[in-house]
Amino acid sequence: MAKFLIADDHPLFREALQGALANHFSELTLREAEDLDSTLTALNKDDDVDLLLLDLHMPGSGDLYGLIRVREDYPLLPVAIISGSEDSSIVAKCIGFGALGFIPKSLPSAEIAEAIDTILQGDTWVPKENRERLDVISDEDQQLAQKVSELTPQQYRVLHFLHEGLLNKQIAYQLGITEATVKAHITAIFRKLGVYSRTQAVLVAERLQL
Amino acid sequence: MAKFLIADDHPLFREALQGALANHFSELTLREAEDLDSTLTALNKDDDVDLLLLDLHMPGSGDLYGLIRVREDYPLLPVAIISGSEDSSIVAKCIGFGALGFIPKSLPSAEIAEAIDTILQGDTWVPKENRERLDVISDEDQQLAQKVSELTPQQYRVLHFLHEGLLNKQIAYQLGITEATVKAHITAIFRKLGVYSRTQAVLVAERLQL
DNA sequence: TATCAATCTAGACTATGGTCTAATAGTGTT
DNA sequence: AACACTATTAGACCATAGTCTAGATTGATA
Repeated sequence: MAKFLIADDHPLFREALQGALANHFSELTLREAEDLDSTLTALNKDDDVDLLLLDLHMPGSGDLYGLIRVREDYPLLPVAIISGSEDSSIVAKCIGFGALGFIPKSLPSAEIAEAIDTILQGDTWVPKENRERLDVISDEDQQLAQKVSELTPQQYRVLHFLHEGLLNKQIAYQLGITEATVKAHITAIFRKLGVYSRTQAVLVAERLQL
Repeated sequence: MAKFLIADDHPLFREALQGALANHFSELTLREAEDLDSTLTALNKDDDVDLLLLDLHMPGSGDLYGLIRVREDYPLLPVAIISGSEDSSIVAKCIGFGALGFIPKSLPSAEIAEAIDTILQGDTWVPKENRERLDVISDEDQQLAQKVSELTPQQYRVLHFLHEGLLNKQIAYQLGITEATVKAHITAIFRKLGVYSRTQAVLVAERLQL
């Protein structure tokens, strides 16, 4: 009796995935989440989820932040990344940051089931094309990811806009908060990342391809 | 009767290369330069140089800046990059920015001569290991490189320190100029790169791996 | 419910960043 | 030699970034 959590902002895709899984797994319980917040809430309520199927790109969270955050809070939970793209450097980053699998959305449902079987057994699974170039993540990147995982969601959003090159004023407008608050968040980000200027914070974000 | 220009900050290496070339090319004229400035000066005086052997890393110029700068001023001159490293992304960047060849310093002299023969015929030459992964440079990167080529050497140095995350005050100290001057350079850099903040300038530099 | 801890919020203040103007020095041109 | 052109320099001035302090809100816990 397996219990999965599907986290994807697209309802239609959640349905499709649900259908594909139902054909291959009998006795299956499914939970759903549509953004990072509801994913974390769901994981908090259900402590016996066997697998998280996590969309890389969800509203309100940068691409890798969701994974980093979940791994920080639930290090033992198997995570399979679901993604539209299959860029090999992204695949490597996901595995490096602790995902057990990387499943492109384009995969036929039979192969998806096969991949999930592999992951449930505790092995990693990535598309054939990416199997040869799983570059190792450096210790430094691991440490940076650890630091990024300590950011609150709002702080992460601010970092994201910093990385876009926006001014504090523009970030404030985007998030609907005052410039003073943005500055406070930025100071907190500096502390957590161990840097002392906006430029260096951006370089950290750039390095992790956040 | 060929005429080469060797640009490398290490006198011993210039000698060694000179020796290796003398054995394989009869009727050879050699010029030497030890930094980017003297390279440009030498090219300006001698307008009939057949090949520039350019060390990637020379004092007072970032790694790719020398190549970008020379290509801007002398687009028809064949350039062979000489380098200690042979990281494939660097090799690809050099070829993408118009170098005809990439010659690791570790290469035996017979192969160096062979590589130079290839380049003099107008073909590209890179080490065997790098031949398969010559990623294409995007149009955007080309345009950025074009913009970077418009920076003066001093402006480039300032950009380099910006990219390290230094404060204006620290950059001023490093370069032995006042903070006011650093700011003036930074404003000029923004204009040339088409950006409007230090963060965005850093992202451009990051993107070109300068 | 009371309480503690963490996050989010923001105002006041200081430091740093960035623009404008302009003088100086070097380079190539006529 | 006089000329225009550009890089480099820097001071005065204003805008943006960043720190410190502190109140408000939320969530977990006893």
